[in-house]
Amino acid sequence: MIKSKVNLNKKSYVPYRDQIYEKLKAKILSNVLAPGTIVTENELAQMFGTSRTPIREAIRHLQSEGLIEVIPKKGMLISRMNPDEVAKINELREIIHCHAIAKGILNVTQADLNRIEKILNKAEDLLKGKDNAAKLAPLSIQFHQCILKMAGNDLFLAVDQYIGTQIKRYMVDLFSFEEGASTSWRHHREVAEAIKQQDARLACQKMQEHIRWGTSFIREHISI
Amino acid sequence: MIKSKVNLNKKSYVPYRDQIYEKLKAKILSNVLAPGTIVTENELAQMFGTSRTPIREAIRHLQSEGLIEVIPKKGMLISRMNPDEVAKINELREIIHCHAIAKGILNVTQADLNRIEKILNKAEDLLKGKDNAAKLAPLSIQFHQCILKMAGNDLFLAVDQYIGTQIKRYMVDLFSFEEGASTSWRHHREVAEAIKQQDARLACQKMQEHIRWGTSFIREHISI
DNA sequence: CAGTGGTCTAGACCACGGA
DNA sequence: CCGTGGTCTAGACCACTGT
Repeated sequence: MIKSKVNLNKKSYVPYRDQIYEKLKAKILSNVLAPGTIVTENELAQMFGTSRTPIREAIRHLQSEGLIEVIPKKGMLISRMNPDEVAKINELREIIHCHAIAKGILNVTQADLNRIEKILNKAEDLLKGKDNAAKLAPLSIQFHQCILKMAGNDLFLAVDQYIGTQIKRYMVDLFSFEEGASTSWRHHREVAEAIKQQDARLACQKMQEHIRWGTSFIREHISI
Repeated sequence: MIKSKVNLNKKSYVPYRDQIYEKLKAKILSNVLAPGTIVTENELAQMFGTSRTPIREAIRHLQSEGLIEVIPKKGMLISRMNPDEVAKINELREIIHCHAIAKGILNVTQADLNRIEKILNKAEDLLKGKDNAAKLAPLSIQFHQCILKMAGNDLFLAVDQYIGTQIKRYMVDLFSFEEGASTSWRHHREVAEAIKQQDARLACQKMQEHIRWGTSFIREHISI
């Protein structure tokens, strides 16, 4: 049961459906709406103080990204993600990343390398502190985006973003393990180093190891 | 301007939005709604004899698949696809297919091979006749689905279906060239043969050639 | 057989584009 | 400034669910 009301921005001309989508997504990714919870259209309409129409559109959007499941006559169920799903998603992410590296490594510009370096430095700085999981997650996403951009095919980015929405739910958890955070960023550093050396084979291998490690780490340490 | 009314099935409990989505998609894929056309919500509401709500949901669905573009205050524009888009999509399809073959070839069952054989036979039969492009297209889709299923990761199928919706628009055109149809199915046959021989390297190579050939064929022969 | 949830209708409202 | 298109509201309707 949800009681807290959420206010939407009536002035900005962002449609309600989008605002609702963003707010719900944030709640799901931050586990405020825990997996297994069932929410109905009526509840949400009350919660946001709108009619059900924009709610429905937001729900469909979330559904298409796999964050929720619509159970007829019951409501929307916050997906209880399982490590098998992660494994499937990461299998696809792995081959896309490797292809992006293999194809793009020769065209990498100095600007690209600088951007990656900046991300790595920032992350390694955050690693020294405590409880920076929430800040590390977006950096990791940026890192992976940089890699995918190398392929020069924006579809890669789009697909990764699409299938990767669910991955984000786990990322904060992963980074809140000290071992998880440090290992992950060591991998990132290794991949970047190999790219800098123009060693596509090594970079692919390291990226593969990284993603597979992520899959197993989640399987072993995290269960929702 | 569209005048013809389209009837929806009021009895079946498929929601209007889904029926509308399917009918619109069919019209777009078969070029009844030609690229460049602009259609408004009101027009569609009249056309289907419903209110605008289910129309809107169908539109969003089509939009998410890239079949249309929504231009604010103008309406939905039937996407004018260009060969560059096809190239990007096929680049991704290529690596997914190759991975599926490499991963799945050892686990292929006799049932899989039989299904593929059936598809090939049916297609080769249709090739003898004339004007069978519309029947060949779905067979080709089925063939590719069989390949992707080999990977045992349903995400591959989902992604291919998602990004491949636009490809279908070209497929009928491609198959209406006699050369296009015969070459395409010769490729399919070669891939199947290599899979039967458990030769992953060859199967990948043939699949790669096939998809790349498709990209160039469209670039050279088809322009919308 | 009432309650609940999902779908659709009719229409209001408002920003924007084009006379 | 009017017409048009996009968004949202309120509520009707109907198929299920679970007493």
